[in-house]
Amino acid sequence: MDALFAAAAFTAPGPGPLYLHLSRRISERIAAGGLAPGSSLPPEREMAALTGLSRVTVRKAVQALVQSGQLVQRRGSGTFVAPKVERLEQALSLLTSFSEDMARRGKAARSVWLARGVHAPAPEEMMVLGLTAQDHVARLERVRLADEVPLAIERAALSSAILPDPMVVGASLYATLAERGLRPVRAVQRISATNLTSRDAGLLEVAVGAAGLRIERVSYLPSGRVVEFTRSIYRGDAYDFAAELQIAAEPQGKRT
Amino acid sequence: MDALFAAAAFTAPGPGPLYLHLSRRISERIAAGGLAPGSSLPPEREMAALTGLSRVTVRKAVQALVQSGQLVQRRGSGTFVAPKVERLEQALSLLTSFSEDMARRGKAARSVWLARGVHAPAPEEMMVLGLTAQDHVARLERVRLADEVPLAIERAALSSAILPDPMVVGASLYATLAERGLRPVRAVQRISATNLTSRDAGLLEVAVGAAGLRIERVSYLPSGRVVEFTRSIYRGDAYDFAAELQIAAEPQGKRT
DNA sequence: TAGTGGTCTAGACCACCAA
DNA sequence: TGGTGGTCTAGACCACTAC
Repeated sequence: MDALFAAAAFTAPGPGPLYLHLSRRISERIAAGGLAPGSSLPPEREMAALTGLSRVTVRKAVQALVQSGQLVQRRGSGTFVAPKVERLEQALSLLTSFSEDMARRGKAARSVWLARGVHAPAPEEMMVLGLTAQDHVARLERVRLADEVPLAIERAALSSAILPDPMVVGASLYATLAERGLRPVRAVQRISATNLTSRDAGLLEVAVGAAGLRIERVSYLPSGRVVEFTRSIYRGDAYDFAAELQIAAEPQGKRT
Repeated sequence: MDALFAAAAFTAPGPGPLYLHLSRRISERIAAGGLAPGSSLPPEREMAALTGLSRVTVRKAVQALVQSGQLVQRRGSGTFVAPKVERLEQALSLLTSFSEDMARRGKAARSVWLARGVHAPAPEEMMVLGLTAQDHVARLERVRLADEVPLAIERAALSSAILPDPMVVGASLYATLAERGLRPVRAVQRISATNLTSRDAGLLEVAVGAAGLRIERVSYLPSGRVVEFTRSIYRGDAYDFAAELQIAAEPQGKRT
C-alpha cells in the first residue's frame, strides 16, 4: 500500500539529492490521483521513520511541495494534499468590477479592509498622481474574496483632492468616485510576477514564496487626469488574465 | 563596520524566528545600498560564526533571499548580491516579434533551440489544435535571450499539416509560416503566475521556485483556423506586460 | 495532554571552483 | 589544494491544535 515511503527507494537512490526523490514521488502520486485533495500525509516524523531519512530531509522535500502549492501544512494539525483551486479567467481589456465579475460567475464577492487613511505621499505616488510634497494621498488597502477564498490584495492611492475621505468608500471605490463625477474611463496596467512576501502570503492563505501576479494600474478621467494608482497582488494559482492580440504591421514577417 | 552580523543582534532577538531576523537585516542593507550589486557576502560558515547562529539557520536566511532574487549563490565560489535586472516592458495588445522588440530597444536577440521534432499529439494539443490521435504535431522549444540574458522559454506546438518540418524554422517561426501563407493575424493569450521548476529555473538562470509568468497563446489565421499553440515562461523579475483597459458598460458604477 | 509542525543546533561529507 | 556552497543526520525545544 504505502510503497510511497518504502525505505528501499531511498537507501540506493538514483542520481540527485534524496529530498528531491521524495518530493517527486509524492508529487507524482498526487498527480496520479493516488492522494486525493484534502487527504492527509503521515506526520513528518513518521515519514522520516518509514523512508529512513532524517526529519530535516523529509521537511525539505515537503516544503518544496508546499511552496509550489501541492501540499498544505497546518501547525499542530498535519500535512494535507492541497484542495483544487478553481482558476478564474479575467479579461484584460476591460475595466470591470470585481463584484460584478464574481456575480456573473455565481460567486459571492467580499472585501476585508486592511487600512484606510490619508497620508503624506510617497515619492512614487507623487510621480504617478502628480502631487507635491504638500499634498496628501488617500490610501485604501483591502483583500478581495470570492466565496470566502482570498484572491487578491488591492492597494489604491488617490489624491486627497479626488477622495478627501477614504472612509466614505463602501464596497465599491468606483461607485464612490462616480457619485462625485470622477469615474475613470481608461486605465493602463503593468503585469509582472513576484514571489509573495510573508505578509501577502498570509493574507492570501498560500505558502510564503508562492508565485503571484503583481498588477499596477493607473486610471484616468476623460480629461486625462489621473484618478487612482493601484498596486494589486493576485494569487498566481487562482487567476488567469486573458488578452486578445492583433497582428502588428510587420512587412518582413518577423516574429515573437 | 560589519554590524550587519553582530552577534548581539541575535542573542537577544525580538519576536520571530532568528533566520527571519537575519534575512531582513541583509535585505534592508541591500535596499539601503550598503551592499552593492555584485559584491560578495562572507562565506556561510563565517556568517554563522559572526552571528553566533548555526550554519543551517544562516542558510535558511540566505535561501529566502536567493529565492526572492536578491542574492545569488555559486557553488565553490560564494554568495553575491544579485545584479540589477533591467525590466522590459511589452505591450500585450500587439502580436509583435521578439527580435524586433529587442532591436527597438537596442538589444541583441538570440534563441537557443532546446528541441525540435514531430510527435504524436498530447491530449491538450489535440483539443486546442483540433487534431485526432492519428495526426502529428511539430514541437519547437527554445530559450529567448536579449543581450545574452535569458528572458523566456517558448514551447510551441503546430499541426504537422501546417508545419511538416520544424527544422526549416530559422530565427523566426512567423517568417517561416508567412512563406507558406500561414501567418496568424490574431491570438488569444492567458497569463498566470507560477513558481519555476528546477529545469525552467536553470534555463532562465534564476533560483528554483522564483516567480515566472506563464503565458499560453493560441493564434489564428484570418479564416479562423488555429495555427499555433504556444506555452511560454517569462522571467518575473525581467518582464512587465503592459495593457490598456477601457471602461465596460456599467450603468450602476460598480467597480474593481 | 498528546501529537503536530516550526525552529535551531553541531557536526559531517560531498561536489564544484579557483588558484 | 583549500575554500565554497549543497546535502544529510540525530536530537532538542517551542508553539499550536485537537481532544
